[in-house]
Amino acid sequence: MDRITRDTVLDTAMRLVMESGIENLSMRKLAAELGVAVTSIYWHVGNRDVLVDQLVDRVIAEMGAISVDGSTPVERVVSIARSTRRKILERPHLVGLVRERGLESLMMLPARKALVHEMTAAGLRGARAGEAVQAVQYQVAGFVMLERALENSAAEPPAVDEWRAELARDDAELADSLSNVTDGDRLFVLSVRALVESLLG
Amino acid sequence: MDRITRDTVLDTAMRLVMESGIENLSMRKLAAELGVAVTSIYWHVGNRDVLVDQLVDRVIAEMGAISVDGSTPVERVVSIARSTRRKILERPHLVGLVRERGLESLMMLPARKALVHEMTAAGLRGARAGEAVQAVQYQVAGFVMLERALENSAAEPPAVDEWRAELARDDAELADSLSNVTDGDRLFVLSVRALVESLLG
DNA sequence: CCACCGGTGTAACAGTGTTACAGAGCAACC
DNA sequence: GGTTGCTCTGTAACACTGTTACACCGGTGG
Repeated sequence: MDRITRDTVLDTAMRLVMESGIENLSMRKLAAELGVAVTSIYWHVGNRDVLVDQLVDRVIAEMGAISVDGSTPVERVVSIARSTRRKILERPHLVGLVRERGLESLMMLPARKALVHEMTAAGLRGARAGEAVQAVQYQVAGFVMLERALENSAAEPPAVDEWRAELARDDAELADSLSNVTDGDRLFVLSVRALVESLLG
Repeated sequence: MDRITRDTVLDTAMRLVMESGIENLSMRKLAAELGVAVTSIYWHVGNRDVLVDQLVDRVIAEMGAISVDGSTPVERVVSIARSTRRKILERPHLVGLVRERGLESLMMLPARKALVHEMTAAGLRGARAGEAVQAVQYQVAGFVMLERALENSAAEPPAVDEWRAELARDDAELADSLSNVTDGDRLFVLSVRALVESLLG
């Protein structure tokens, strides 16, 4: 009957998630790993939902402050976006975690404060600034989510394959680049810069 | 012992999903609704995964062709994006469906062909064109997913609330617009147009 | 000593996807 | 007609899941 604490529960849960993904985390497995009965977990944590919430909070907090580089407002915002993307990609389990809990969490990343700061520094005020912040966060979060989802995407249905074969006769390089992104970072920076330039212009 | 077919199974499953969401669709409920045993469903459909796959295919096929308006390439691509967004928002269950199955499906929407057409018509070739198509689809899909997720987002943690209160002293309108997007369509079109102008420029 | 309380364990409930197996009904062939 | 074979359905189970009612144990305060 080793005593456990809320922290040891979260630690072990985090370890299990990092080892085999959120989809393989169950209360019973967690209890077994802790050498304890399920009820203890419920006593300390309360719920599976709050457990996952706590894990998300941990990962986001652990991401720490994002770096802001560049002299012009556009470059500074782009660097925020880039740093955010890098930090998310460094934590593969975060995407699974967030996808189970809801994508809302991605919007309260540390990046949000930095973005607000930069937008107001660039002269944007009120709803205009708020929308700009959201637009950038939408783009970053959406891009990274899809990027990781498509990374390990399964085989495509015959109809799509057929279409691509037909397309390949006209432009083989195009057809090929549609199946896998060659340089995600370049595309990402390109997209974000385009958006930000328009928002701040 | 009423005989069922693969189509009646999919029809009923679709109805159940539209009524109470994908998260409330179970093989047993579906069987009960059909007045049949679970094994029959497995015989006709095979699996829960392929069932959901079929549902996604149905919804996407049902979306039909997307409309392309505008005279300039930029306006035509923007109209594709806008039409895609509208069609997705018109089908609330699609987001849940796609979120359970994986976001990959969103990338083979009818829009893909139309985008390829427009990009090549605008003079883009090879990897450049492929990346442009993907960039637009990333932005559209990411935007809509997050838009719907944030729509019914729960209360935020105290820390975030506190920060917003502090922010509200400087710029109340900004703080307010950060919690809910006032005009999603305007922000969407703004973002997409910015991206497309840069991609085609 | 005894009562309380934080923490744990047992065992169950209700639900999930999935399948081994036994049949029913029907068509085709000998 | 009898028999075989195929399609489809039903029973019952396996191995899970999250969650909880309830009993219990160990220590601390009165």
